[in-house]
Amino acid sequence: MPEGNVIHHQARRLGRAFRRHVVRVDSPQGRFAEGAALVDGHVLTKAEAYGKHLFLGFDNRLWIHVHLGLFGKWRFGKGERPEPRGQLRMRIWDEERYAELRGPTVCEVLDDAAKKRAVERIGPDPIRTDADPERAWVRVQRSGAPVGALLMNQQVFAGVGNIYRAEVLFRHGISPYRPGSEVTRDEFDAMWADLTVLMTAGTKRGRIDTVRAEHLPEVMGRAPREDRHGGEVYVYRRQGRECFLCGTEVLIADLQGRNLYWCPSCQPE
DNA sequence: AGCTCATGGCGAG
DNA sequence: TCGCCCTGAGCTG
Repeated sequence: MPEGNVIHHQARRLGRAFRRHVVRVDSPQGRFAEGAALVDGHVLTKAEAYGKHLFLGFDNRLWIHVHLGLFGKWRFGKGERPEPRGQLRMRIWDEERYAELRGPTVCEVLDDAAKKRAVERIGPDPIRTDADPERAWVRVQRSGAPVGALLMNQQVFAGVGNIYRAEVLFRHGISPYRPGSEVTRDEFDAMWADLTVLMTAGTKRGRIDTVRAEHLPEVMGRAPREDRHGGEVYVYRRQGRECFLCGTEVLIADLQGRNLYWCPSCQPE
């Protein structure tokens, strides 16, 4: 159940494992059988992520496009691949390693042109060094939608999910309900730079940490244990508990069908 | 065994 | 804005 940092992490892992290798691909469950047959036995040439989308390139100019959605999962292993258990949408393997994919929203094969179109539909991704934050700024600045909604819009901030949304707004003292048009250029630039740092760190560490070093003693002392997502955060899933910085109760609300967490005192409207 | 919930996103209306 | 799709973990009983 990943945000963009995890997808980038997985892309690197798949690339390290299989790039320049002839790989086998199949679909024990059957739902990806036709797609798997198109790339089975080819050399994997590239593994990359744009936001939450993963692309695996092959030497016949075809791509596997994967989107995990809320439930999708990769499992990696070394050695002989195990007997398929449960719903296994896709397997990739060579003589040394295997990777298993379960529960994705999207798992399909695209040709070059379709892959390019798919990438064009995805907004700038703070983790990618080739991202153009200007595209995001234009959207934010022209929108009356709450910035808490814009941060979840993958055409504006690709790869940002519910945790990074809550945390970056807290770190910048911005109410999730502030309209995009009322976010200043300086605030936008600071948030974008912050997302780049936080999400890139999250890619390397494989978990999400958003607490500044100077607040860590306080947070570590008071947080009973890490949440299920791993890592230390200020407000995500801390509804009903005291804000680490000011003691005000952290609130939860529904914003477009997703849980939103914020401190009304540190992030005033 | 059955229910609820989760870091997502799409299409219908 | 709503309902629906995908799966598994962590409860309850």
